[in-house]
Amino acid sequence: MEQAKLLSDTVLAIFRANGRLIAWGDHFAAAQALTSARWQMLGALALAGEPLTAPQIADSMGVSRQGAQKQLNLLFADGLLTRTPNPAHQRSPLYWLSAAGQQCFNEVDSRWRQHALKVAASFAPGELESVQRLLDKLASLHPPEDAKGENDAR
Amino acid sequence: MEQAKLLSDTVLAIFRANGRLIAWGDHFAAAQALTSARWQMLGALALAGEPLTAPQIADSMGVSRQGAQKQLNLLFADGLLTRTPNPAHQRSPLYWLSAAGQQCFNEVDSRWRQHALKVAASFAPGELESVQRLLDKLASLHPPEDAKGENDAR
DNA sequence: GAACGGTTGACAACTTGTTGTCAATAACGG
DNA sequence: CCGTTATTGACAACAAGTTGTCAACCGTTC
Repeated sequence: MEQAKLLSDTVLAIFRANGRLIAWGDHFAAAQALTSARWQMLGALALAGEPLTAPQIADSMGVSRQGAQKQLNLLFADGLLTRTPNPAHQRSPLYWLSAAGQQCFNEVDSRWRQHALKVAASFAPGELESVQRLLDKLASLHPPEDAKGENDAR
Repeated sequence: MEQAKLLSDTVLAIFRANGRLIAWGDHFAAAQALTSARWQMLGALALAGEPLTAPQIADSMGVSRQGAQKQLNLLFADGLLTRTPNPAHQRSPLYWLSAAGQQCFNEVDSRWRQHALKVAASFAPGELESVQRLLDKLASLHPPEDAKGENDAR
């Protein structure tokens, strides 16, 4: 039974860390009038390096299509994204960072990298990699388990 | 800059694992008509081993007082919790598991322990502990940073 | 014992995410 | 070219959490 408690505690540690990081991210990104969610969304586009459609962004972030769309609409309304007609699909425009979005993201990302350097220095070299591996393995052992009948697969 | 990316990826791995575990937990707990949130709430009470007030439960779970209260009211309405008058505070009743709540939690917890044993066996002995330590350290390096002016400290 | 500040529950508004449904548009097979 | 199926955006409903505000209660202090 010791093993079970060990795993429970680990899961709770993940929940705790998740909550803390989101709360901290909200505060950190507030300087650029962003939230954690918007920061992540801009980051997904920046990382892709090219304009994407809403479903593509949703896939790359691992959230539902509708969830991504909601944020995209808000970010577009706030002028942080541009919508380009998609030659390959009339109803599905391509989203890309606007000038304001670029600047916004650059500022927060630059500050983040400074902070990350300091924080990462608190850990031994291979430590972060091995944690990533374990987390991904743990996640893979707990799949969404929709099996088959799903709509709108995620 | 490699270090910064390493940390970013770790944070994203935490977000991913968190999402996966919640989704999986919702499905797993559905057999007892629970959700992840309700399961955790019942677990917090069971772990405490004694009736608690709403703010105490909130503290122990690391969520806001109002957030815990919302779930407590729902769980009470569903008959999974009992409210006992609190001799020490007239307005703040003590919550405890009802018979139904006990049974509900026992069933899901028993199934969870079986599953956890199998999953924990996939990891080396010290691995889970070291991940917990890193996660908690990472969380502690990213405090809510309210500093002073906060209402309703969390 | 009246006045003060801190605690608590209730309520409302908001954020971020989910699922489900619908209609319009692609995409494809005959 | 037409019918069928899959994508896609919009919308609604919901879950879970946050913050803020208010009024009632508690404890302490003068």
